[in-house]
Amino acid sequence: MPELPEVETIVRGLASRITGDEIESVWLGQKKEPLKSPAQEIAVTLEHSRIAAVRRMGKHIVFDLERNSVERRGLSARGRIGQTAVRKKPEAIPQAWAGKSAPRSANSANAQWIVHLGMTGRLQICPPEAEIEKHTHAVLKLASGRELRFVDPRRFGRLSVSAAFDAGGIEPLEVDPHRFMELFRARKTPIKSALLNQELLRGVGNIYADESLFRAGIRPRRRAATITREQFAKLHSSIKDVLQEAIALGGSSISNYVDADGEEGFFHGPRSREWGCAPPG
DNA sequence: ACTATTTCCTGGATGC
DNA sequence: TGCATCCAGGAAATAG
Repeated sequence: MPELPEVETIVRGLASRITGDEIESVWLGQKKEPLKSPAQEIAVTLEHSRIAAVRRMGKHIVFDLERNSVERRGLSARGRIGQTAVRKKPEAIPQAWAGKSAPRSANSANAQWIVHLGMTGRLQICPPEAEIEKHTHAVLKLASGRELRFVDPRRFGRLSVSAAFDAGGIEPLEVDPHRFMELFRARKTPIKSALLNQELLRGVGNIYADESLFRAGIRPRRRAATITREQFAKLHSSIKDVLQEAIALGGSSISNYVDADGEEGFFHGPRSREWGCAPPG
């Protein structure tokens, strides 16, 4: 459900709040589905890194990390990652997984933390005393004293680390009309399926595919290869319009959001209601 | 190289 | 009210 505009909105909020902050320690839950890289690798890569930037690539959130100048100095504390009960407040996880077996990516200068929210994933920035929500899979303690948490009941979201992440596909807001058409003109699959294919265009999901096809007057099941040049042009601009309008809405509905507990809660964009989140006051 | 189908998940909705 | 079943839906895995 978070598609390009929602992710863009979330990324902007994150960037303004945590850019420059440092990750002091990491706690990861024991559920394995959300972890696309080994837990140890994620933890080692994130710990003691500075968040240099937060960007969006398609539906992925990319945290550009800078390794702290103080390189790991052979910590040894036994890792508790994956052993702490999710319901309990994950305190004191510092120094987990240190040391020798640190994978290469952990030492590389330009590591990235990649987050995909799936359908129900959320990133929250909250004070440490805020209650840990059910289905919390990761908690990053930041030098500023706040925590960045990843919550995802359905576990379709994914966390990973990378040295040079490639999201595949082309950004819908950057592609020119000609290239756009070339992406689809030879496809036999229904145009909607093609739009959902992240290897082609990245960031468009079910809702915005439907909406832009509707605006362009193209039936979703129409074979992509049968669509005319003119219709492709129309579809291209519909997609851009729809995404940009949604980003504008998402931005305005989320920017000053503070939830009832006074914590900086991070929720989704324009459709927060559908996802059971309180609408912004 | 493509395309179509299945699978993963939980909570909310629906049905009896 | 309670319990079973269905459904959502992105993308990886599997099959054709």
